[in-house]
Amino acid sequence: APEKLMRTGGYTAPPLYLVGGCPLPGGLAAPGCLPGGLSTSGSPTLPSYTTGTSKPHHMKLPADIPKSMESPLPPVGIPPSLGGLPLPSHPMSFDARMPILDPLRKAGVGGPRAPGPAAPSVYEMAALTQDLDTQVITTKIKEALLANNIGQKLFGEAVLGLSQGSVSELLSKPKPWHMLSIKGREPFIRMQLWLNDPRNLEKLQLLKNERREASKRRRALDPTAEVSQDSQDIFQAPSPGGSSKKQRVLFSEEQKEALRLAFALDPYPNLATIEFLAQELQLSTRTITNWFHNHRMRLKHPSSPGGGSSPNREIQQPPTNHPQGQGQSFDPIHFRLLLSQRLMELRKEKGLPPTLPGLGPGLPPGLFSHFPHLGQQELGNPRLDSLGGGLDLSMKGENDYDDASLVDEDSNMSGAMSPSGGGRSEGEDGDRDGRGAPSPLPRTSRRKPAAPQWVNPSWASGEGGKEREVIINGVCVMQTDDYRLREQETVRIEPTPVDEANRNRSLKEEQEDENEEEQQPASTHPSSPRPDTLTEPVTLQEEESSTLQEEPTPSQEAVKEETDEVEEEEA
DNA sequence: TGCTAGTCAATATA
DNA sequence: TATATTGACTAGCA
Repeated sequence: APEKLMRTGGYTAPPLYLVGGCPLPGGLAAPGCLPGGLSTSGSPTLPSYTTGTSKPHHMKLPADIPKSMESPLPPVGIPPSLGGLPLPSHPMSFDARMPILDPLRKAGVGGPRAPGPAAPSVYEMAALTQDLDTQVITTKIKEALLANNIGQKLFGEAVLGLSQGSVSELLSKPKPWHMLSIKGREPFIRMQLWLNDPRNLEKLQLLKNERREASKRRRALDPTAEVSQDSQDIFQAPSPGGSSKKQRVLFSEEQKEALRLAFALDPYPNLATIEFLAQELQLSTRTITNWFHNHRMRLKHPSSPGGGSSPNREIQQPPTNHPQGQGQSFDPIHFRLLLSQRLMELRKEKGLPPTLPGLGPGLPPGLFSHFPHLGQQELGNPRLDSLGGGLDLSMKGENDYDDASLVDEDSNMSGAMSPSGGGRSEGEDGDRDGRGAPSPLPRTSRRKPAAPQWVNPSWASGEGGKEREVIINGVCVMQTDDYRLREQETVRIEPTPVDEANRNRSLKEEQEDENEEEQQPASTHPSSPRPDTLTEPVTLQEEESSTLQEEPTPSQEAVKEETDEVEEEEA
């Protein structure tokens, strides 16, 4: 039985002996052949290749190879006579004098080696080969597979030692050579070597037939057994300790939209933001983290050369090269506003009514449910903690303004969004990243109101009734007694017409002003709570079906202006 | 601890 | 059924 060797990063491939016999299951064991049809003839003789030990993912690329390693010999690479791609002139060759670069060989590991002169490993080839055209290679591979009815699965397992999904990704979205790590180049070199092998297809067909026969035999032996093509993957590693992978979460469209939006706001969310999102979307922080990691990577390498794979690229932003420079831009208030808008758009696109009874079936019930109490918690008003209820964040479309609530995500959310409202004060938590002074005091948002509307019925009557509602700029905001006592400033923003230039300038100044304000000591300047400085918002179950509390509403024009401005700010 | 790169494998889609 | 998508995971690194 072939020795099981773990590949770095997951898929367990058979030992790929590149020299000598090929102990591959499935019929590539003819002497002299190489797994996946790699041929010893014509192509550079390769040393044994094993994936059994860890290897660095971030090896230095050829540019880092010292000049002293250059050989005066002409490049060997893959002979064009064998169909190899014309390689650019390269000063190095796969020569016996070539220093050993393969860390595995340096370390004296890597399985049996063929006698004779040292030859480059796949890694060395990956390091030494320059500028393989991955697009050309994958195109050729795809054509060959298609023409010969060979599946990605078979090809991947037999030739590349990769799973079908990985092969699919490699073939459909090949990264440019220069963007690949050495490890990432390996599959392309294997593909190229496979292309060079005149018997490549023949071998794969043979393997395919053998697998088919084996499958038939198994079926004949045990018709009741679930016969899977995968059962031939005898080199598939058993689940270690019986523990399988964690079952993947299936995000709802709304959750995805929320994540994409959050990503657009901040591709590198800090812990507090991640926790905030996890709370909002009722996902684990690990899941949120995974999603951001995946999304960064996948945005970095879009599925198509001219674009990306995301259907919502309008809100996508490529991650910057400097992760530490991020994390400043996530504003829960903004996030919620934009998300509510986006969800409304989605619903419209789907032909659903724009009014959101529950923000869609895919959205966790707690999402958006804790706007009010968050603010109250920060106000230190535990009385309101039990209010529950929710603020309907649904934004009205232009044409259906009258029939639903508008959202005050502003004056309230500025406090409400504070994750510190979850009960842990900033003082307890510290200013983790120095992006905001601990502030026990509430504040009013200087952000223009976004045409919200209180919809929590319990505030209109009952224990919430003590709160005073104030109309600012046509927007209903709520102030508690505490709020008033603390003499918080309430900025009145008059809707004055401005020309576009002035408007943009104003927005910029406003933003700068906000930034300045956030740097002020909290004791003298109420600062807007940020998700990164505040943690653990408490989610109350929303009461979306509650009676909407109509309030004097701003004009539809004002609503639109506000949302437009926010979008422009975002842009 | 969090990042990137690479990958698996479940699931969706063609 | 084959291929594409994508959440989860790993190694290596800083």
